Amino acid sequence: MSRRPVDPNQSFPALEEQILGRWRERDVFRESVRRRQDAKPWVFYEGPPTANGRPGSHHVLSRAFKDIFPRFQTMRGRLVERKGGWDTHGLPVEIAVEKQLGLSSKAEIEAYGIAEFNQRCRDSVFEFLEDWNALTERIAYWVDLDDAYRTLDPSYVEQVWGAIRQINDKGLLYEGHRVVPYCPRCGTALSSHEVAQGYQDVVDTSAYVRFPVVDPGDSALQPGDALLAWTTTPWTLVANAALAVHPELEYVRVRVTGRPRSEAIPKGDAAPAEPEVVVLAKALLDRVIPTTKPGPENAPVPSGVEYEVLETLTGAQLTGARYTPPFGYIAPEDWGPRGNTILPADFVTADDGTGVVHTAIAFGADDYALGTEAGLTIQNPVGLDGRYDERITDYAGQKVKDVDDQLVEDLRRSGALWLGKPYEHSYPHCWRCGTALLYYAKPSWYIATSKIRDRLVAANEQVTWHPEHVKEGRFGKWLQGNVDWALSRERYWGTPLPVWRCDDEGCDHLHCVGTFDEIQELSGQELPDPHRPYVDELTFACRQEGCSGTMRRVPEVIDVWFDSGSMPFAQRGQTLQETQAAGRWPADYICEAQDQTRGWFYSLLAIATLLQQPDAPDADGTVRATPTTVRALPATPHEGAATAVDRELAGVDAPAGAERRAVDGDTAPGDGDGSGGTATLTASGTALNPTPPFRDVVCLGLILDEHGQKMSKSKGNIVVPWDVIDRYGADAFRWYFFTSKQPWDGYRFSTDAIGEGVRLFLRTLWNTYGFLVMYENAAADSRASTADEGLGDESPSALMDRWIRSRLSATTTEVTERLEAFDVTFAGRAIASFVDDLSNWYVRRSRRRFWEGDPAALATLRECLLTVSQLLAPFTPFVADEIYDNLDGTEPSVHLTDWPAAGPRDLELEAAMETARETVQLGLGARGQSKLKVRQPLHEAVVVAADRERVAIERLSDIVRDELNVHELRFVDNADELGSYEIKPNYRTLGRRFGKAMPQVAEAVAGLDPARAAATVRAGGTVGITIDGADHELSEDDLLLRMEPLEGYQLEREGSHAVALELQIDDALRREGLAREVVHAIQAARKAAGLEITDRIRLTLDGAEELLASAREHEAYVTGETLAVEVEYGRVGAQHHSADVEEQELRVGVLKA
RNA sequence: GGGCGAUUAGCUCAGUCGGUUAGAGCGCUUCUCUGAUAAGGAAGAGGUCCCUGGUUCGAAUCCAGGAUCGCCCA
Repeated sequence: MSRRPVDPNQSFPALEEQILGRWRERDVFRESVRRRQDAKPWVFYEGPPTANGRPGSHHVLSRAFKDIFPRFQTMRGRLVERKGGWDTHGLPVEIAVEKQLGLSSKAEIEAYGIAEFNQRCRDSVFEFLEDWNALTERIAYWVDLDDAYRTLDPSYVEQVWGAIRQINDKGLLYEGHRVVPYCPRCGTALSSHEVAQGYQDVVDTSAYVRFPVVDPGDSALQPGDALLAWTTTPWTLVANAALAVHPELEYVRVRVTGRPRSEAIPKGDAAPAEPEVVVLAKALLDRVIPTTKPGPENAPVPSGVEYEVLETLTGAQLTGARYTPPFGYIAPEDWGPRGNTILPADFVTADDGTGVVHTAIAFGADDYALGTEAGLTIQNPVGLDGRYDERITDYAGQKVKDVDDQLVEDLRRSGALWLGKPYEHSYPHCWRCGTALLYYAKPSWYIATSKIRDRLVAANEQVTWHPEHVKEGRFGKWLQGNVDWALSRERYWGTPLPVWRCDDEGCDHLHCVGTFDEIQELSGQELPDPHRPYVDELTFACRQEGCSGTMRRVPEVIDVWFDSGSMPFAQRGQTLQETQAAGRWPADYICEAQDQTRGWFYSLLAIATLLQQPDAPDADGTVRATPTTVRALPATPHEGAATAVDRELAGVDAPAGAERRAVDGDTAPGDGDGSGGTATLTASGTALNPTPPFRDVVCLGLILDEHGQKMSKSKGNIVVPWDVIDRYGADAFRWYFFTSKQPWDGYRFSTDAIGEGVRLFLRTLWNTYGFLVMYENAAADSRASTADEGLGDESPSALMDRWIRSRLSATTTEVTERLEAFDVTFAGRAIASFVDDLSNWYVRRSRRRFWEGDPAALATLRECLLTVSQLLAPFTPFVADEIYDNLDGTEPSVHLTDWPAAGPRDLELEAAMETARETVQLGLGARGQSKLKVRQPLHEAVVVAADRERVAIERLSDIVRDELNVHELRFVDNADELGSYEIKPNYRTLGRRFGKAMPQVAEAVAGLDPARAAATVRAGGTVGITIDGADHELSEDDLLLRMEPLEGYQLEREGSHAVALELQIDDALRREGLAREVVHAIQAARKAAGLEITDRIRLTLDGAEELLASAREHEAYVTGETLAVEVEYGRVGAQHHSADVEEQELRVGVLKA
């Protein structure tokens, strides 16, 4: 048997390229799945990336983690299908294409043509597909890319439609009017996920504005009192509909003399100068009207203003008063009966502003909710283009954000302005185009997820998160605060919302289509492509009785997160139920970065939970749940109209009668937690907890650069994955991610950090493997002996073999358990620790046996490396496969083998070795202190150890003697001859027993005679102490013994365990030491002569007489060590090697024999 | 502003149930071993365990508040 020679300087990247070729040739990935065809599936879902950008290092991270567990489970015997996937729709794609085409508005896109535009989008989403595929293969992420799902495929889109239809048939789809973050440039609402990416610090003009009371109504206000309200969006003042106060907050009526100076509007005082009465929250008085000294940073500057508090009122005493709005563009009566009055609202706080909140119901979520609750009529003077309409006569056609300052100036002129000042804050902007977002009430399509909030929470309960805290923390909290899913986007490149609306205004019938067949049947037309604009062309006659309208598709497409959240079934072209029946749902494992918490992790969970809801009894595709039917119902502040809808929806699921009342009871307004309106479905008979779509999820952290900065293109601190791969290889890249730290903590990443891992682990492993191959090839005889030979033997070599096998078993068990628990870090570190033991203890201690071709040693090392190659296969698939292939090769790849089972362990031997190694460590420490080289043999080492320790060290005494280079090991039971004991109290046992009295115990222990106390407890006796007059007995466990060294001995100690060296060297020892020096010199000469390790030599020695004499005396040793077939003294040839041994000269001649 | 997480040696990270003198690797200094190894071993230098307060006989560890950093949200 001959193995491929191993190059110690093997380039890993080059090796990996070779192995990739082998995998392709042997079709290893496919074969690994094929072989498990009949096995129980272990389900993995690939969260689809978009391929319209180049993959980066963070993608290597997630792909490494997506790879490792499927590989492991495949070896464990499971069928792990790995279907790749691509996310292909969405606004980012559109924006990129818009830039390419130089388009900047929706009107321009439509002029360009939706068909052509979408074609461009379709082309662009696979622009970097080749890069992705190449990187994926190169880092050994085994995933089926040939059969990858794509969210734009008709079969995929159809299943997304099916899911929406199912959700509709459960009564959970509705069209709502709600305030959404809206980009006037892109012309669409943004999801919270998108908004989050666009916060920027900006300076806006903020204004404190007077709202003079004209009719106090039932309130305690006086006509002419001016409420002060604060806004950072003056452009919304033109649409002021009401003022909001908290009913329980304290407000004050204040008589003010003098005027604050306005920083933003420096054109003069904001007149009039007479004393006036203003009203605001008591708690904010000092910040809004500071009179004496400058207030906190954001407070207006005082300018001789003085005030007198006339009266303190609660918010409730203010409500009902009617006031004059600052602008007259919209008549108060247009808002309805409660327009331009003071309304109570729980969301008002005294944290900032004035405690009186200007409410523009079309431009804020709280505002809208309040408006709905108060029955105000919506008036929205701002168009979808972000410009005022003709109602705002002076500013019609202007962009709202542009006229903030002019509006404030108008207020100053009219006397309504109390104070204007610049205000710096973080405000959301469109994450792609940078336009400031408007919060804007508009119709939009929603899924009533807040209604199933408790079911989402229950599903999450069954998920195991890694790290654990995400479950109750970030993700759990997010579910608790669930709001309805804003599903629609008024865009082009996405899955079209499959809802058709009757164009007869009086009818307004809505139908949700669930399949392509259905729409083709209804319309009698072919659907060539489910995307816009083709799908928009399919229309059909309204089915409503007496209606002659035409059903046309609504213009919206859907949120891309709904696409990706549908992947468990849509990727298979099946419904969720079919997928479940096929055993491919739920997933055993998914993995993405933490930023997916509210992205993919949520969309998967939400869709799965939604689809497990029961159908409404009369489900026929009609969209019934529209907010138009429920407008007058009250709502809680934070969820606005959606909550009102929920109440209506609750009736759909609840069968009838009593249970329905129960649901209504649950949703009574004002139940205080801000989530009222969430009806639990357990009330409607679906008591079983929903199944979550994934069982285990690993949540990866972010990759930071070496300075802890987030990597970004703009900072230029991106680590390009190919650089790492070309330099260190994919195994090293993966190994770094797996073992350097817990993956969710994030990485401080640099190319150098990876190099360290290579040197410490991969190189060590590689050298150990190379070592084995070298000696296997060198051993002349074929090895018939089995690895089991000598087991049970107490010889040092048998003990070493048994020890490393036991360690191997321990490692196998540990790695298996950790990987089953999704803990890569400690699994990897266990392997690293084993490889370290293997290389730096087993191999080092067994070198001579390898040299001699000991079959047991070769077999043991081979077995260890083979098992390591299997354990390592999921981590570093290349090097693992190379080792396996060369050492065994029975299967075409290590990745086709079954996961190794752990062998027996010998715990006693493992512990004994531990002790022996500690003893060696102590002895070497003593050596170091003594300044005597280890090459110089010594007579004796004295080891202080008793009982088990002594037995352990004795058992392995050959090893200890050899490591310390001493002739004898002498044991002493106690330290009397070497040092004295020190005793200390064991806080762990005594602390529990004595508690508060512990300091006295410590004192009492310190007062004991250490030698006698130690002797007593070691003999199994007890020692008495007296605390507060009470006697207590201390046993061996209660005292910790420590060695104190005695003068004159070279001693190292650790706990109760010590090693002393006898330092006297007689002539015989000295000559023995010199003989070793001579051997050392000869070996150096051999190496210098470039001889192979197996070459025999003719040896000649000359030089100092003492050295030659020492060599003569130990000639058998010298020639044996150096493979000399003959040796001659006193003469060397011209070709010789000179060495200096303790300042004496030695000349060495070596000739190949 | 809120939520979540982090903070331990120059750097990267461990640290179990609260327990004696807080560890490892890298890097640095000195020594040492070696016919697999750019490796190994020993010693040394290097610590306000982010800060403050609390609980406790005892806190890196538990609690509260704060600081800084990161992420998510507003």
